[in-house]
Amino acid sequence: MRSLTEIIESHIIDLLGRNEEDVVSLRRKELAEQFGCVPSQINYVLRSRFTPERGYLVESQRGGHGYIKILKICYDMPEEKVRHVEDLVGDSITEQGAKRLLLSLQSRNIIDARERLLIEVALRHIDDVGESTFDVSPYKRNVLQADLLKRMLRSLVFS
Amino acid sequence: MRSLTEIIESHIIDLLGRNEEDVVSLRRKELAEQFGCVPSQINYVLRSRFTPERGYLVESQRGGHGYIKILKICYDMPEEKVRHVEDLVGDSITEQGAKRLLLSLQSRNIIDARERLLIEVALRHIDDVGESTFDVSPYKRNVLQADLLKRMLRSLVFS
DNA sequence: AGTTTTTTGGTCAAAAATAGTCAATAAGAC
DNA sequence: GTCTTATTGACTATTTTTGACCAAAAAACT
Repeated sequence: MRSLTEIIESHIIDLLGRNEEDVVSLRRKELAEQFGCVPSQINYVLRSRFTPERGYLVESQRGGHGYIKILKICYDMPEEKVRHVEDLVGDSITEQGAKRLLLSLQSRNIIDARERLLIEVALRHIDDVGESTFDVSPYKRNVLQADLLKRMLRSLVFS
Repeated sequence: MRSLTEIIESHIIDLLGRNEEDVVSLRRKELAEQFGCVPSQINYVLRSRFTPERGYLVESQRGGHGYIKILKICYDMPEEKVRHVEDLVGDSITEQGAKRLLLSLQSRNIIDARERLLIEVALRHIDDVGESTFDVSPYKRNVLQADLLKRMLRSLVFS
Protein backbone atom coordinates (compact mmCIF):
# COMPACT_ATOMS: atom_id res chain seq x y z
CA MET A 1 0.00 0.00 0.00
CA ARG A 2 1.32 3.39 -0.94
CA SER A 3 1.50 5.92 1.81
CA LEU A 4 -0.70 8.97 1.89
CA THR A 5 2.40 11.07 1.38
CA GLU A 6 3.20 9.22 -1.83
CA ILE A 7 -0.36 9.56 -3.04
CA ILE A 8 -0.39 13.28 -2.45
CA GLU A 9 3.05 13.57 -4.01
CA SER A 10 1.90 11.90 -7.21
CA HIS A 11 -1.23 13.97 -7.27
CA ILE A 12 0.82 17.14 -7.23
CA ILE A 13 3.24 15.83 -9.82
CA ASP A 14 0.25 14.90 -11.94
CA LEU A 15 -1.14 18.41 -11.64
CA LEU A 16 2.23 19.80 -12.63
CA GLY A 17 2.45 17.54 -15.64
CA ARG A 18 -1.05 18.25 -16.83
CA ASN A 19 -0.50 21.98 -16.64
CA GLU A 20 1.35 23.67 -19.49
CA GLU A 21 3.33 25.70 -17.00
CA ASP A 22 5.85 24.32 -14.54
CA VAL A 23 3.83 25.68 -11.66
CA VAL A 24 0.75 24.67 -9.73
CA SER A 25 -1.21 26.59 -7.13
CA LEU A 26 -3.09 24.98 -4.25
CA ARG A 27 -5.17 25.69 -1.17
CA ARG A 28 -3.73 23.70 1.71
CA LYS A 29 -7.07 23.15 3.37
CA GLU A 30 -8.81 21.98 0.21
CA LEU A 31 -6.09 19.51 -0.62
CA ALA A 32 -6.19 18.16 2.91
CA GLU A 33 -9.95 17.72 2.68
CA GLN A 34 -9.62 16.05 -0.69
CA PHE A 35 -7.32 13.42 0.82
CA GLY A 36 -9.02 13.28 4.19
CA CYS A 37 -6.02 14.28 6.23
CA VAL A 38 -4.96 17.11 8.49
CA PRO A 39 -3.60 20.21 6.78
CA SER A 40 -0.15 19.80 8.25
CA GLN A 41 0.19 16.57 6.29
CA ILE A 42 0.51 18.77 3.24
CA ASN A 43 3.45 20.54 4.82
CA TYR A 44 5.09 17.21 5.43
CA VAL A 45 4.70 16.23 1.80
CA LEU A 46 6.16 19.53 0.66
CA ARG A 47 9.05 19.41 3.09
CA SER A 48 9.99 15.86 2.29
CA ARG A 49 9.32 15.72 -1.45
CA PHE A 50 9.28 19.11 -3.09
CA THR A 51 12.66 20.34 -2.00
CA PRO A 52 15.06 22.59 -3.90
CA GLU A 53 17.47 19.67 -4.03
CA ARG A 54 14.93 17.88 -6.16
CA GLY A 55 14.44 20.89 -8.37
CA TYR A 56 11.34 22.40 -6.80
CA LEU A 57 10.62 25.76 -5.27
CA VAL A 58 7.65 26.27 -3.00
CA GLU A 59 6.09 29.66 -2.36
CA SER A 60 3.20 30.22 -0.02
CA GLN A 61 1.19 32.89 1.65
CA ARG A 62 -1.02 32.79 4.73
CA GLY A 63 -4.15 34.78 5.45
CA GLY A 64 -7.05 35.64 3.21
CA HIS A 65 -6.53 34.35 -0.32
CA GLY A 66 -3.62 32.33 0.94
CA TYR A 67 -2.04 29.75 -1.33
CA ILE A 68 0.75 27.29 -1.87
CA LYS A 69 2.57 27.39 -5.21
CA ILE A 70 4.89 24.67 -6.33
CA LEU A 71 7.32 25.36 -9.15
CA LYS A 72 9.37 22.84 -11.02
CA ILE A 73 12.58 24.29 -12.31
CA CYS A 74 12.77 21.69 -14.97
CA TYR A 75 15.69 20.92 -17.20
CA ASP A 76 16.04 17.68 -19.01
CA MET A 77 19.23 15.82 -18.78
CA PRO A 78 19.75 12.12 -19.24
CA GLU A 79 20.12 10.18 -16.02
CA GLU A 80 23.45 8.80 -17.13
CA LYS A 81 24.82 12.28 -17.51
CA VAL A 82 23.75 13.12 -13.98
CA ARG A 83 25.50 10.08 -12.65
CA HIS A 84 28.56 10.95 -14.67
CA VAL A 85 28.66 14.42 -13.17
CA GLU A 86 28.29 13.05 -9.66
CA ASP A 87 31.07 10.58 -10.30
CA LEU A 88 33.26 13.41 -11.43
CA VAL A 89 32.64 15.23 -8.18
CA GLY A 90 33.16 12.18 -5.99
CA ASP A 91 33.21 12.26 -2.21
CA SER A 92 35.79 14.97 -1.92
CA ILE A 93 36.93 17.68 -4.28
CA THR A 94 39.55 20.40 -4.24
CA GLU A 95 38.85 23.97 -5.15
CA GLN A 96 40.90 23.52 -8.29
CA GLY A 97 39.05 20.36 -9.20
CA ALA A 98 35.73 22.03 -8.70
CA LYS A 99 36.72 24.98 -10.84
CA ARG A 100 37.87 22.71 -13.62
CA LEU A 101 34.66 20.75 -13.53
CA LEU A 102 32.46 23.83 -13.50
CA LEU A 103 34.32 25.33 -16.44
CA SER A 104 33.83 22.16 -18.35
CA LEU A 105 30.10 22.12 -17.54
CA GLN A 106 29.87 25.70 -18.68
CA SER A 107 31.64 24.97 -21.92
CA ARG A 108 29.04 22.28 -22.56
CA ASN A 109 26.22 24.75 -21.78
CA ILE A 110 24.99 22.76 -18.82
CA ILE A 111 25.38 25.81 -16.64
CA ASP A 112 25.99 29.42 -17.55
CA ALA A 113 28.58 31.87 -16.28
CA ARG A 114 26.41 33.32 -13.54
CA GLU A 115 25.46 29.89 -12.27
CA ARG A 116 29.09 28.86 -12.23
CA LEU A 117 29.91 31.97 -10.26
CA LEU A 118 27.16 31.26 -7.73
CA ILE A 119 28.41 27.75 -7.21
CA GLU A 120 32.01 28.86 -6.84
CA VAL A 121 31.02 31.49 -4.29
CA ALA A 122 29.06 28.95 -2.26
CA LEU A 123 31.94 26.48 -2.33
CA ARG A 124 34.35 29.14 -1.24
CA HIS A 125 32.03 30.13 1.57
CA ILE A 126 31.69 26.64 3.00
CA ASP A 127 35.46 26.29 2.81
CA ASP A 128 36.03 29.60 4.60
CA VAL A 129 33.50 28.85 7.29
CA GLY A 130 34.92 25.38 7.74
CA GLU A 131 38.40 26.76 8.15
CA SER A 132 37.93 29.88 10.19
CA THR A 133 34.81 29.24 12.22
CA PHE A 134 34.91 25.50 12.78
CA ASP A 135 38.56 24.68 12.31
CA VAL A 136 37.84 21.73 10.03
CA SER A 137 40.71 19.81 8.44
CA PRO A 138 41.45 20.51 4.77
CA TYR A 139 40.29 17.03 3.79
CA LYS A 140 36.97 17.36 5.60
CA ARG A 141 36.48 20.73 3.97
CA ASN A 142 36.84 19.09 0.59
CA VAL A 143 34.18 16.59 1.60
CA LEU A 144 31.83 19.41 2.54
CA GLN A 145 32.50 21.09 -0.76
CA ALA A 146 31.84 17.92 -2.71
CA ASP A 147 28.58 17.46 -0.88
CA LEU A 148 27.45 21.00 -1.60
CA LEU A 149 28.59 20.83 -5.22
CA LYS A 150 26.62 17.65 -5.80
CA ARG A 151 23.53 19.11 -4.22
CA MET A 152 23.72 22.24 -6.32
CA LEU A 153 24.33 20.40 -9.56
CA ARG A 154 21.62 17.86 -8.79
CA SER A 155 19.07 20.60 -8.25
CA LEU A 156 19.70 22.00 -11.71
CA VAL A 157 19.72 18.67 -13.38
CA PHE A 158 16.88 16.82 -11.76
CA SER A 159 14.08 16.02 -14.15
CA MET B 1 -9.49 34.29 -7.12
CA ARG B 2 -7.02 37.08 -6.70
CA SER B 3 -7.21 39.25 -3.64
CA LEU B 4 -8.26 42.87 -3.81
CA THR B 5 -4.78 43.81 -2.73
CA GLU B 6 -3.28 42.01 -5.70
CA ILE B 7 -5.75 43.60 -8.07
CA ILE B 8 -4.93 47.08 -6.83
CA GLU B 9 -1.23 46.26 -6.89
CA SER B 10 -1.39 45.24 -10.55
CA HIS B 11 -3.39 48.30 -11.40
CA ILE B 12 -0.72 50.54 -9.96
CA ILE B 13 2.07 48.60 -11.63
CA ASP B 14 0.15 48.90 -14.86
CA LEU B 15 -0.11 52.65 -14.45
CA LEU B 16 3.61 52.84 -13.77
CA GLY B 17 4.40 50.77 -16.83
CA ARG B 18 2.14 52.76 -19.10
CA ASN B 19 3.68 56.02 -17.94
CA GLU B 20 7.00 57.07 -19.43
CA GLU B 21 8.31 58.13 -16.04
CA ASP B 22 9.07 55.87 -13.09
CA VAL B 23 6.45 57.64 -11.03
CA VAL B 24 2.67 57.74 -10.75
CA SER B 25 0.38 60.02 -8.78
CA LEU B 26 -2.97 59.02 -7.26
CA ARG B 27 -5.88 60.24 -5.18
CA ARG B 28 -6.50 57.77 -2.39
CA LYS B 29 -10.25 58.28 -2.24
CA GLU B 30 -10.77 57.95 -5.99
CA LEU B 31 -8.79 54.76 -6.17
CA ALA B 32 -10.73 53.33 -3.26
CA GLU B 33 -14.01 54.18 -4.98
CA GLN B 34 -12.78 52.68 -8.21
CA PHE B 35 -12.18 49.38 -6.46
CA GLY B 36 -15.11 49.60 -4.08
CA CYS B 37 -13.12 49.47 -0.89
CA VAL B 38 -12.32 51.63 2.09
CA PRO B 39 -9.52 54.17 1.64
CA SER B 40 -7.29 52.53 4.19
CA GLN B 41 -7.13 49.49 1.93
CA ILE B 42 -4.96 51.63 -0.33
CA ASN B 43 -2.57 52.26 2.54
CA TYR B 44 -2.41 48.55 3.10
CA VAL B 45 -1.51 47.91 -0.52
CA LEU B 46 1.20 50.54 -0.37
CA ARG B 47 2.60 49.33 2.93
CA SER B 48 2.67 45.69 1.88
CA ARG B 49 3.57 45.95 -1.81
CA PHE B 50 5.31 49.19 -2.67
CA THR B 51 8.12 48.92 -0.17
CA PRO B 52 11.78 49.82 -0.60
CA GLU B 53 12.49 46.10 -0.41
CA ARG B 54 10.55 45.75 -3.61
CA GLY B 55 12.17 48.81 -5.11
CA TYR B 56 9.60 51.52 -4.54
CA LEU B 57 9.27 54.77 -2.61
CA VAL B 58 5.98 56.39 -1.68
CA GLU B 59 5.35 60.08 -0.94
CA SER B 60 2.08 61.68 -0.04
CA GLN B 61 0.47 64.87 1.08
CA ARG B 62 -2.83 65.47 2.90
CA GLY B 63 -5.30 68.34 2.58
CA GLY B 64 -6.73 69.98 -0.52
CA HIS B 65 -5.09 68.67 -3.66
CA GLY B 66 -3.58 65.92 -1.61
CA TYR B 67 -1.88 63.07 -3.44
CA ILE B 68 -0.01 59.82 -3.22
CA LYS B 69 3.06 59.41 -5.43
CA ILE B 70 4.71 56.09 -6.07
CA LEU B 71 8.25 56.06 -7.43
CA LYS B 72 10.19 53.16 -8.76
CA ILE B 73 13.77 53.26 -7.55
CA CYS B 74 16.48 52.60 -10.09
CA TYR B 75 20.10 51.96 -9.38
CA ASP B 76 22.48 52.80 -12.19
CA MET B 77 25.68 51.95 -10.37
CA PRO B 78 26.35 48.35 -9.43
CA GLU B 79 27.73 49.49 -6.08
CA GLU B 80 24.41 51.10 -5.18
CA LYS B 81 22.60 47.95 -6.08
CA VAL B 82 24.93 45.87 -3.95
CA ARG B 83 24.46 48.18 -0.99
CA HIS B 84 20.72 48.01 -1.39
CA VAL B 85 20.71 44.23 -1.59
CA GLU B 86 23.08 43.88 1.37
CA ASP B 87 20.85 46.12 3.43
CA LEU B 88 17.93 43.92 2.60
CA VAL B 89 19.75 40.81 3.76
CA GLY B 90 21.13 42.30 6.95
CA ASP B 91 23.36 40.45 9.40
CA SER B 92 21.03 37.56 9.99
CA ILE B 93 18.21 36.12 7.94
CA THR B 94 15.66 33.37 8.44
CA GLU B 95 14.93 30.76 5.83
CA GLN B 96 11.55 32.35 5.31
CA GLY B 97 13.02 35.83 5.03
CA ALA B 98 15.53 34.60 2.49
CA LYS B 99 12.85 32.95 0.40
CA ARG B 100 10.77 36.06 0.41
CA LEU B 101 13.70 38.22 -0.58
CA LEU B 102 14.74 35.90 -3.38
CA LEU B 103 11.25 35.86 -4.80
CA SER B 104 11.18 39.63 -4.76
CA LEU B 105 14.59 39.80 -6.45
CA GLN B 106 13.36 37.44 -9.13
CA SER B 107 10.32 39.60 -9.77
CA ARG B 108 12.73 42.50 -10.25
CA ASN B 109 14.79 40.45 -12.71
CA ILE B 110 17.86 40.63 -10.52
CA ILE B 111 18.02 36.84 -10.47
CA ASP B 112 16.21 34.15 -12.42
CA ALA B 113 14.50 30.97 -11.26
CA ARG B 114 17.52 28.68 -11.65
CA GLU B 115 19.68 31.10 -9.73
CA ARG B 116 17.04 31.26 -7.02
CA LEU B 117 17.06 27.49 -6.81
CA LEU B 118 20.85 27.34 -6.54
CA ILE B 119 20.85 29.92 -3.79
CA GLU B 120 18.17 28.10 -1.82
CA VAL B 121 20.09 24.86 -2.07
CA ALA B 122 23.26 26.51 -0.83
CA LEU B 123 21.43 28.18 2.07
CA ARG B 124 19.87 24.89 3.10
CA HIS B 125 23.24 23.22 2.94
CA ILE B 126 24.93 25.68 5.24
CA ASP B 127 21.99 25.42 7.60
CA ASP B 128 22.09 21.62 7.58
CA VAL B 129 25.82 21.48 8.09
CA GLY B 130 25.58 24.07 10.84
CA GLU B 131 22.92 22.10 12.61
CA SER B 132 23.95 18.51 12.23
CA THR B 133 27.72 18.64 11.83
CA PHE B 134 28.66 21.59 13.97
CA ASP B 135 25.71 21.95 16.31
CA VAL B 136 25.43 25.69 15.80
CA SER B 137 22.61 27.66 17.45
CA PRO B 138 19.68 28.67 15.25
CA TYR B 139 20.64 32.33 15.48
CA LYS B 140 24.22 31.71 14.44
CA ARG B 141 22.97 29.63 11.55
CA ASN B 142 20.93 32.60 10.39
CA VAL B 143 24.07 34.70 10.53
CA LEU B 144 25.91 32.15 8.40
CA GLN B 145 23.05 32.13 5.92
CA ALA B 146 22.98 35.92 5.70
CA ASP B 147 26.71 35.93 5.06
CA LEU B 148 26.45 33.36 2.29
CA LEU B 149 23.43 35.04 0.76
CA LYS B 150 25.19 38.39 0.62
CA ARG B 151 28.22 36.87 -1.01
CA MET B 152 26.17 35.09 -3.64
CA LEU B 153 24.07 38.12 -4.48
CA ARG B 154 27.10 40.37 -4.60
CA SER B 155 28.74 38.10 -7.11
CA LEU B 156 25.70 38.26 -9.36
CA VAL B 157 25.30 42.00 -9.30
CA PHE B 158 28.82 42.43 -10.64
CA SER B 159 28.46 39.95 -13.43
C1' DA C 1 -3.32 87.76 9.64
C1' DG C 2 -5.86 84.61 12.22
C1' DT C 3 -9.56 81.30 12.73
C1' DT C 4 -12.65 77.93 11.10
C1' DT C 5 -14.06 74.63 7.78
C1' DT C 6 -13.24 71.43 4.35
C1' DT C 7 -10.58 68.23 2.12
C1' DT C 8 -7.37 64.97 2.03
C1' DG C 9 -4.44 61.21 3.70
C1' DG C 10 -2.69 58.21 8.10
C1' DT C 11 -2.95 54.94 12.01
C1' DC C 12 -4.40 51.35 14.59
C1' DA C 13 -6.76 47.54 16.07
C1' DA C 14 -10.29 43.97 15.40
C1' DA C 15 -12.04 40.10 12.84
C1' DA C 16 -11.69 36.59 9.44
C1' DA C 17 -9.09 33.57 6.56
C1' DT C 18 -5.22 31.08 5.72
C1' DA C 19 -0.76 28.62 6.33
C1' DG C 20 3.31 27.00 9.55
C1' DT C 21 5.59 24.62 13.55
C1' DC C 22 6.52 21.28 16.76
C1' DA C 23 6.29 17.40 19.35
C1' DA C 24 3.90 13.13 20.38
C1' DT C 25 2.54 8.80 18.29
C1' DA C 26 2.23 5.30 14.90
C1' DA C 27 3.84 2.65 11.18
C1' DG C 28 7.31 0.74 8.34
C1' DA C 29 12.08 -0.60 6.99
C1' DC C 30 16.36 -3.17 8.14
C1' DG D 1 14.60 -4.18 18.28
C1' DT D 2 16.18 0.20 16.52
C1' DC D 3 16.03 3.69 13.31
C1' DT D 4 13.66 6.29 9.92
C1' DT D 5 9.50 8.01 7.94
C1' DA D 6 4.61 9.23 8.22
C1' DT D 7 0.43 10.99 10.64
C1' DT D 8 -2.01 13.95 13.78
C1' DG D 9 -3.49 17.79 16.37
C1' DA D 10 -2.84 21.68 19.45
C1' DC D 11 -0.88 25.92 19.24
C1' DT D 12 1.17 29.85 16.58
C1' DA D 13 1.97 33.30 12.87
C1' DT D 14 0.73 35.95 8.93
C1' DT D 15 -2.21 38.35 5.61
C1' DT D 16 -6.23 40.69 4.17
C1' DT D 17 -10.20 43.52 4.91
C1' DT D 18 -12.83 46.95 7.38
C1' DG D 19 -13.97 50.86 10.17
C1' DA D 20 -13.54 54.25 13.78
C1' DC D 21 -10.75 57.88 14.97
C1' DC D 22 -6.52 61.09 14.09
C1' DA D 23 -3.59 64.63 11.58
C1' DA D 24 -2.27 67.80 8.11
C1' DA D 25 -2.79 71.06 4.43
C1' DA D 26 -5.49 74.06 1.82
C1' DA D 27 -9.47 77.06 1.31
C1' DA D 28 -12.82 80.08 2.99
C1' DC D 29 -14.19 83.44 6.01
C1' DT D 30 -13.73 86.92 9.08
